[in-house]
Amino acid sequence: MDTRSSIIEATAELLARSPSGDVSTRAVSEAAGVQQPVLYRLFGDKSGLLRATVDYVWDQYLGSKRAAEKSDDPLEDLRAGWDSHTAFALAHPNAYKLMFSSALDSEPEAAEEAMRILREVLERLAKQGRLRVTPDMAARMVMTANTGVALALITRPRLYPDQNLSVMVRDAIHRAILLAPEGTAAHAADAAAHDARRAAATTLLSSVDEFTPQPFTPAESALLKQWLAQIAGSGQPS
Amino acid sequence: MDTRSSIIEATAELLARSPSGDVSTRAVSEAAGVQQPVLYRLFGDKSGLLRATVDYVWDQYLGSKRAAEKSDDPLEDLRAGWDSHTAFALAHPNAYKLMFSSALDSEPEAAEEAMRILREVLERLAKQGRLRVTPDMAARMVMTANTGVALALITRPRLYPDQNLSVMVRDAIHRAILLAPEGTAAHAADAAAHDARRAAATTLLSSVDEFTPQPFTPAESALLKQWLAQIAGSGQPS
DNA sequence: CGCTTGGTGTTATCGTCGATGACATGGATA
DNA sequence: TATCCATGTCATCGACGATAACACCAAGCG
Repeated sequence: MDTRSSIIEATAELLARSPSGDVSTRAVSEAAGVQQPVLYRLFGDKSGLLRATVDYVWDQYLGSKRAAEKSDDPLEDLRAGWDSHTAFALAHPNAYKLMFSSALDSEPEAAEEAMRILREVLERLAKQGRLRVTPDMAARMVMTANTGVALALITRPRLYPDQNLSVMVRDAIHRAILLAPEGTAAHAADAAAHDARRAAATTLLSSVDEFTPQPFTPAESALLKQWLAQIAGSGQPS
Repeated sequence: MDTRSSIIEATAELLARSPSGDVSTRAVSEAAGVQQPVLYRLFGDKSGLLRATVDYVWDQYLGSKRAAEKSDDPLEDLRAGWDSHTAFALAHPNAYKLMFSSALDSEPEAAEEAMRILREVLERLAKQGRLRVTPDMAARMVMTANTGVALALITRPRLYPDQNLSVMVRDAIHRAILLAPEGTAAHAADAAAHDARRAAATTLLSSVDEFTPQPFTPAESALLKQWLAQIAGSGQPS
């Protein structure tokens, strides 16, 4: 086993198990069975070690995901890319934080690769004339929103318990950068109906308590609100 | 001058000038003219000191912005809130990173207050029947996207040079959570809300049976429909 | 073969950091 | 006046990132 590789693997292991999201060079060198100066000769400094580790973890995850090849519809790839990004963040929160929250002094290659993959999908969409903004602008909008959602899910899971959040923000951004698909009228009608239901439930939910005179008992109100919330919160495909 | 206040001000000063975004307790105690243990007695630990400092900086910024009072259009307030959030991040990047990137073990009050202000505006919109999702969901969507944009602008300014990015993402999210404005904005809010309420009840009433999968038992459906009919048929203004 | 050279790893140590125990001081209170 | 608590200081600890100095060893070359 390559010394460099075993150090990186030890770092990845410790990082994944670290509650604080940090790792000491001493712990790494001990786990890898070497002395500290080895790390500094191979990686320059701690930041370099972490950067190499993040790239390693990212490559591993991406490799296991690359089985899902490019579909013929770039929109599908765009959605899959977003979901994959979010899933990686949840699967490797500490590595993800290092990747985007940037305690590192220089950007990991993984962050640039994520951006590259995203831009490539967007350029395919642009070639089909389905983008309403430049691929660059679209890439920035998608990437910033995606990292925002992912970091929130990671660092404040209690505040963001909703499983649909990522998909909702995803579709919000996608609708903003994409031209509306011309066909699929039936599908659009379905979505519109579903949307109207949720909007109606939301509207009612916010005003049930203010009916005057109040036609419901408190218990009735509570039950009604619970049902309305269920309708308002029901997930919706694009 | 209060010792606690002068320590916080010294910390804020050092934090603003710190290239790394970090501050040592030694530097703080020296700048404030006290010894280290004072910090630990007043703030518990370094995290507590930073949290107090973030709250202080945020309050200062918010105070200078509170001159812009609530307008009569909550949508204007929603946009202003987003822009204000982004502007704060750019004006106080280190404080902002502490606020949302969370090296802190517990959340600063400032982060919760930002969320509170946002939710309040969204609830005003919901009462006017202009939200297509629950205020909670809307708040999460707006907050995550906004922090994502702000963190990207702060930590990767070279990758995100576009000045329009924040506004583009802002409007993308707002379009996704808001109903398209139907008529003129001159409609009286109360009447519109009342109309919207009855219309919402009618809309829901006609589709309760068509939910797939059906989330309610037949008995629940029956009761829900009875209540909705009551709301839909109510003629009294609120 | 014997000598050099460069890659690899070790030992010992530095300066900084967050944190804390033990002690001093000074004013309010009983 | 005696007591007590709030406030602050001095001295120090253990963990950390980082580095200088040295040890080993196989490859290349006269």
